[in-house]
Amino acid sequence: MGRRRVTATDVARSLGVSRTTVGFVLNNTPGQTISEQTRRRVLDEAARLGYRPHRAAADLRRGSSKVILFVLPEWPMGFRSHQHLEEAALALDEAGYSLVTYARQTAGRSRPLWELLDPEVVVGMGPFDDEELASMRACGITKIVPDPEHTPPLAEWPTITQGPTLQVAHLHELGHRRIAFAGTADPRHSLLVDARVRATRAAAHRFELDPVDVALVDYRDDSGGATVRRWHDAGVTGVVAYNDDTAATVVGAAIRDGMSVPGDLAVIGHDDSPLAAMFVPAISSVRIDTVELGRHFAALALHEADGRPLPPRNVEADVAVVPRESTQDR
Amino acid sequence: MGRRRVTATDVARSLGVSRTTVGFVLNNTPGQTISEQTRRRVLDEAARLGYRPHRAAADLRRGSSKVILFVLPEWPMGFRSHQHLEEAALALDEAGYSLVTYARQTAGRSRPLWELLDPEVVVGMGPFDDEELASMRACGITKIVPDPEHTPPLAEWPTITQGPTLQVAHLHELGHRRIAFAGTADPRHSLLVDARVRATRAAAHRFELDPVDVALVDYRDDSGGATVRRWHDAGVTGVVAYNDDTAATVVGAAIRDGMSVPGDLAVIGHDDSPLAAMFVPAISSVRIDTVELGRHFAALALHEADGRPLPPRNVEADVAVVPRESTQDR
DNA sequence: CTGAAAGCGCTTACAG
DNA sequence: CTGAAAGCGCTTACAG
Repeated sequence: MGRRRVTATDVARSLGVSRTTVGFVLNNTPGQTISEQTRRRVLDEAARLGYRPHRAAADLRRGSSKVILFVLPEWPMGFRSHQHLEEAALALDEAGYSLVTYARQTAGRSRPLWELLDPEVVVGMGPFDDEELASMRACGITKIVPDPEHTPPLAEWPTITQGPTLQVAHLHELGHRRIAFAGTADPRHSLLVDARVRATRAAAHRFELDPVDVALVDYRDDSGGATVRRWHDAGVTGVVAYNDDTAATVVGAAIRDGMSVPGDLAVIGHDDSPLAAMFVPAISSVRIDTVELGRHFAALALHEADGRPLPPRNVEADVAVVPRESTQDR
Repeated sequence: MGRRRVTATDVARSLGVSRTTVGFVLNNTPGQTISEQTRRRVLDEAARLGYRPHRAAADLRRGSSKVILFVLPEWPMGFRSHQHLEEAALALDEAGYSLVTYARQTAGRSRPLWELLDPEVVVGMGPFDDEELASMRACGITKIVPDPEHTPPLAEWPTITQGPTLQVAHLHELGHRRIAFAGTADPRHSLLVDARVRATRAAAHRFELDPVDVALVDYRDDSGGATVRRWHDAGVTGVVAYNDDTAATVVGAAIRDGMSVPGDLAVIGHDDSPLAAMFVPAISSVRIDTVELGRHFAALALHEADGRPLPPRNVEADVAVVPRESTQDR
C-alpha cells in the first residue's frame, strides 16, 4: 500500500531493457523502431506494475503542461451550456490535451487557476478583463482565446445575437409592435445583458418596431411590478427577457398586478431552462444547442496550442424558439 | 516578450548570491538565518524580474503537489452552496495549499482531474463510487475525504438531515398530519433524494405523523398532475419537496389541476433559490447557510494532508425556514 | 533495434 | 550567515 510510486525505471529494470526504450514505447515516440515484441512486453509490464507517468516530471522536461484551461464566464451558465464543454473535452482529449474548466471565484481572493496549472492555452467563454490579462501575462501565458487584441464586443458574437434576434422575431410574428427588454440587476450578468440589449435593439430596428425600452428587474423587490405598470401604460405589449429567470420575474409581477399574460403582456425568455416549462403560465423561450460550439472552441484552442489550421469563424449555434403559454394563448 | 522564463538561478546570478539563498528566502524556509538585508534584496529582485516559481519543478522535487481537489457532487449544487467553496479556498490558501474544484463530466469520457493534478487530498462533497475510488487508488491517491472505509450513509450526515427535518416541522406546526415527499426523477439527484426521503420519514415519525408517501415528479410530463391528484384523494395536505424546482413542479401541477395552494395542498421546497421567491404563488423553502461548512471541509482536508488536529465532527449548518405563500395564506 | 546520458527548475540536507 | 551539490522522474538528441 504505502510503497513509493512506480517509475519508468522500475518498468525498465523489471524487464531488463533501458529506460529509453520504455520511454519510447510509452510515449509512442514517432520515428522509432521498437520491435513489436518489446513494445508489448513494455506495455504489459507497465500495466502489471500499475505504472503511471509522473505529470510534474513530464511537464518539467517537456517545458509545457498539455493543459488547456477553459474559463467559465462570470455569469452563471445555463445548464445546457455545459454540454459544449463535454464536447470540447472530448475533442481535446483526442489531441492529447487535457481540458480543465475554471469557474472564477468572485468573492474569494484565492489565486486564479492559471497560476497553478501553467496551461498552454487559456480559453475564455467571454472576454477577459485587464486585471486578468495582466495576471496571465505575469505567468508567462501568451496563448489566449479570444485574442485580447482583436476581440469583437460581445454584442457582435453571432452566438450572442442569435437568441435575441429570434425572440424579437417571435414577438413580431405575433403582431407586437412595441416591445421592451427586461434584464437582471445581478451585476454578474451585466456584460451579457448589455450585449443582448444591443442585439434586441438591432433586431427591433430591422423589423421596424418602436424603440425598445430597457429595464432591469430584481425578483427580490418590486422593481418587476413598477416596470410592468410603466410598460403597460406606455403601450408595450411584448417583452424580450434576458433569460428565463428574468422572464419569470416579469410574468410573476404582471400576474400579481392583475394583468393577463399573454393577453396584456407577452413575455419570452431565453435558455429554455426547466423553470420556463414549470412556471404557471409556462414561459416561451429560446433553446440554444451548443454542441457545435464546443468543437469550435476546442479547435480554436488547438490552433493556439500547436498551430493546427484555424476553424472557420463565426459559427452559428443551433437556435430555436420554444413557444409556450406566455406568448401564445392555448 | 518571447524570452524564456525567469528562474531562481536568474535571480541569484543577478544579485551575486547563491541559488540556495534565493530558495531559502522565497520559500520562507524555517530555521534559516538570512540577513534582513539579503532577504529584501532577493525579494525585490525576484519581483523586478517577474520571477514565478515553476510549479512542475517544485512539485517534482517536493514529491507532492500542494493541491487539494474538491469534487463537486453529481447533483447540481444550489447557487448558495458555492459560498462554502469560497470559504474553504481561503482557509486552504492560508495553509499554503491550493483548492481546485472539479465538476465531474458525466457524459464525457475525459479523464478525471485527479489523474491530472496529483492532488494530495481529494475531498468529496458526497460519497465516491467504487469506480472512482479505484481510479484514485490507481493514481496513488490515498488521502480521501470522507474516508471511504468509514463513510456513514448520506442520510445520516447532519447537514443533509437538517433541511428535511425543518420542512416537516414547519408543516407539522401548521397542523398538517398527512404529508408526502416529492422528489425529482432526474437520476443525478437520486442519492440525495434518497437521503432526504429518509430524513423526512424519520422526522415525520418523530412528530407522529401518518406514513409518508413518496413520488418522483418530472416537470416535462404529467407526473406532477397524476401525483397531486393521487395525494389529494389520499388525504395528503402537505408536501415536502426535494428542492425548489420540485416544489415548483408540484405547485404548478396542483394549480393547473384546479387545486388551491396552500388551501388544498401546502408545499415547502428546499434551498431558497431565486425561483422560490419568483414563483406565483411564492414558494416556502429552507435556507441553508454553509459558510461554516466550508471551513469544516477545509479543516478535514488539512488534517489528511499534513496531520493537523481534526476539527470537531458533525457540524450543523445554519438552517432556517423561509415561509412564503405556498404554505401560509397571506 | 536499443542504450548511456543530459538536463528541465526546484528544494534541502550538508558543510562550511 | 551563505554556498556547492544531489536528485525528484521524465523526454529525447545522440551514438551505437
